[in-house]
Amino acid sequence: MLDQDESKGLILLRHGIAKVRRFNSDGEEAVLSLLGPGDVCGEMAVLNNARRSADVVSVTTCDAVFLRVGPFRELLHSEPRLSLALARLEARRLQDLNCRFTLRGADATTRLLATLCDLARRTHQGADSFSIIPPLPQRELASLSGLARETTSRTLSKLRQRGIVEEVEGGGLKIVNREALGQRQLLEA
Amino acid sequence: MLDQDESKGLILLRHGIAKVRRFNSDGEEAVLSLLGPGDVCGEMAVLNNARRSADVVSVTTCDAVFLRVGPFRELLHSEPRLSLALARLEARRLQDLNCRFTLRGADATTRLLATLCDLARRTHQGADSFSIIPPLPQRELASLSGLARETTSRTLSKLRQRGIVEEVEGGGLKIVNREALGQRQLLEA
DNA sequence: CTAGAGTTGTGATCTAGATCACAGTATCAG
DNA sequence: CTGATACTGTGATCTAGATCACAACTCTAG
Repeated sequence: MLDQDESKGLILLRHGIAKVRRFNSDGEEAVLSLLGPGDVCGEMAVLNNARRSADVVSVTTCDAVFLRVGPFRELLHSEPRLSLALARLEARRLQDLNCRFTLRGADATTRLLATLCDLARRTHQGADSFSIIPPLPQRELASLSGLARETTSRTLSKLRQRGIVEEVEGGGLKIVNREALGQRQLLEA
Repeated sequence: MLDQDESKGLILLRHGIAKVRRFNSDGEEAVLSLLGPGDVCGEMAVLNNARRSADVVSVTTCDAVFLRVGPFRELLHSEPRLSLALARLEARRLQDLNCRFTLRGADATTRLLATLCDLARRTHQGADSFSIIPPLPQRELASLSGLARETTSRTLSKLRQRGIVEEVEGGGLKIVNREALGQRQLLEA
């Protein structure tokens, strides 16, 4: 279980998938972004030493390392190129969120497909022509895409029918169809 | 008219309001964020030297200075603290977008109120208890909040009735009621 | 094996907001 | 003054997706 606690610092995710989330005023979870192996989090709070503004919670089992804030700050000063890299990182992430943001208002299918692709991208599993997504309950997929669970169920069957997605043994999903990429542009542009 | 063109570089906004936008696959404008005096833009493309990923367009009349990419890069190397500041900036902006993102799915009133507050914050006009927003066509407000123009009209009248917002001569808007802050939390947290 | 909890599929409503369609009101050019 | 061109308010639909409500399935603990 990965759960950003009070003690400040950076987390470097080594394995698994985690989500960054907030709760809106209705108490609904809004997922801001997904993290995969190699991603860091917690750097924002450290940089601006602001209160942490979101939770990070594991989606699949995770393996991560923690860097306390003190050592990190030292590194930041002793190694000036680090801060540039950080700026780059933040910029990259901003671009990502921009893409996700553009999807707001898109229809259910597009949104779901987007999260599926996003998940696929972070898991690095599969080959050129397809990707594998670890088994997740529909409830989770729904919340990741900002949909109702029922809608997710229905949309998922449509995708299966259209052959864009396949069930894989063990409950995972396989994104088959390259045409899905048509939608994926939105995520990557 | 402010319009980020091919030549790369930073833009520092000195006066006025601009919006950062993208178009989704349906050709609809999605506004990612608002810029006010003191904000910069274009730094992302420079940092990651990626293609620019969004447009910046003026909302009101703007006054801005342009810093060519060459000099900026030099600055970046000669002044290591600049990159740290940049990282901070990006982090801050990320937090902002996170907040906006959380509003997705909120109802029309909340969304509109959110953009109004956002606009108010960037214009720095008004006193403690109220804020002034420059006159903007409903179409613009609608697109800033991701609503239909008609919905914006109706919602706006509701806000006027409730005394949260007042027409000011010249077509501007005045946000009166402090209770609007209840909603505003979402934007600032 | 069995009870209970969590997960899925799927019908039947309900609803906020988009869309359509105007009519009234500026504003501006000539 | 006069047409043309934008902006605004408001009714009347329409619709995607949320919500409600179950029944079937899987899994785990005991």
